[in-house]
Amino acid sequence: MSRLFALVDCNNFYASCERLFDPRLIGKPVVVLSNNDGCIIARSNEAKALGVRMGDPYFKCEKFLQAHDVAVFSSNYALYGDISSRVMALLRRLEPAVEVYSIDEAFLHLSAMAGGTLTAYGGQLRRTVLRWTGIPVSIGIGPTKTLAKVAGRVAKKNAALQGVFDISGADVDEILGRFAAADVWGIGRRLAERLALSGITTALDLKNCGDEWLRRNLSITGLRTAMELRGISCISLEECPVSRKSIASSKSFGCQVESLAALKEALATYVEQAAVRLRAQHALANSLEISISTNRFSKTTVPYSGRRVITLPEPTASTTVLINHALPALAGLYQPGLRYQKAGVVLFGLVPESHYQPNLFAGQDKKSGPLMAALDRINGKWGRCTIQHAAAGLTKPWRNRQQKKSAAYTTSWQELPVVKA
DNA sequence: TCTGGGGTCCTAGGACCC
DNA sequence: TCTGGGGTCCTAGGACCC
Repeated sequence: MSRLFALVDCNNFYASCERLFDPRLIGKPVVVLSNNDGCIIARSNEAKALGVRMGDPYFKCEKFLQAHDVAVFSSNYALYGDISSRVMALLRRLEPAVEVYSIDEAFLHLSAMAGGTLTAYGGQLRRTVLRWTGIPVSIGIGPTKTLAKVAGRVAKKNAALQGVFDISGADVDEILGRFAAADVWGIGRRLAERLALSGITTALDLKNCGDEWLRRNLSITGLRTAMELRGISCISLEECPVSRKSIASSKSFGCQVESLAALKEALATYVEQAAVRLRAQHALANSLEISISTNRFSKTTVPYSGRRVITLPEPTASTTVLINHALPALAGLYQPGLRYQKAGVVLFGLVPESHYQPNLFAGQDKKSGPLMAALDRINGKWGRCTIQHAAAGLTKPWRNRQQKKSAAYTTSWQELPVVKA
């Protein structure tokens, strides 16, 4: 009995989450915007049917959306993250081997059953997730992760399949022959262009490419993708979440920023946010990279982006230490007279707290551990900005826009939905 | 006026070492 | 004329994912 992969993919996840707490939106077009209300990053089926495209800048289609009575939301990650963990917890209850692949996708192992019953099982899984969490999902089943992804897409595109498709019980070549190479998992825009130049346009073409050619032109990852299309599993199920190798925090500003002082406040704020996640992972950072940039789309201003890597004298998880290294370096990147649009920080060279080897020559920082722990506890209990470093500023006029955000229905006592008042 | 954010992996090339 | 060879580590850049 061979093992199969199933991909469980939440349909239009963010839009579905918004609908959960506002049933008036059922049957209506819904879109969700990226941070800073910049681009469209999720669309309900009705919005897709109107021709609203993924990634379109909001300001360019705002009028169109209004004219078609589309419900528009800022992204509400507290809500989506919480609904995601409910879906994933349910899957773990139903199946022993689950890999949470992203906020809205999970891979499972299924054992092959005699013809047909696997599809029936998928249907049952789908109905259970819908009934327990309110989230509609599609399920693709195949002998490799890449084929399960193909199957999932087929399931989503063909209403007749009712959300489940098992490619292992189908004519694989016939399906791959009608599946664009550009839509294969692992083939992005650049590789798709490169493939097209060689006449490779379908997943079947890709599957049938010579190994040597694939290795040379698409690197080892491209060869692996082709092998997976042939039904040879190269990418296994990762059940244990691996700890992060880097932690980033970067955001566009809600308005143009010109002064070094404002940039410093923003950067200090992002360092704080990254450091909280660093400590949650019980890790220390050896290095950080800071960056600032102007609006890359602007035709009227000079494009500028600067980044600088800072190696710390010893690994740390202290917000104070990180800010103290980040801010002086920022002055070196800052060029007066420009209108900045974005700043960010990446913490990397992460090591587990428990593996820390103190540097003989660096001053040991004994107080910051308990101080940061207290800070995280207080902010965890009373809200993210209850206590913060003064360097992060108070008014934060550069903070990004989120004008259409729904309530944190499931994660904040103040924002619980009222059923009957 | 207004165009997201947070990750991973692979490769090529240079530095360095013996 | 003619200037080793092989290994490792690091980094920047490019590609991908959701």
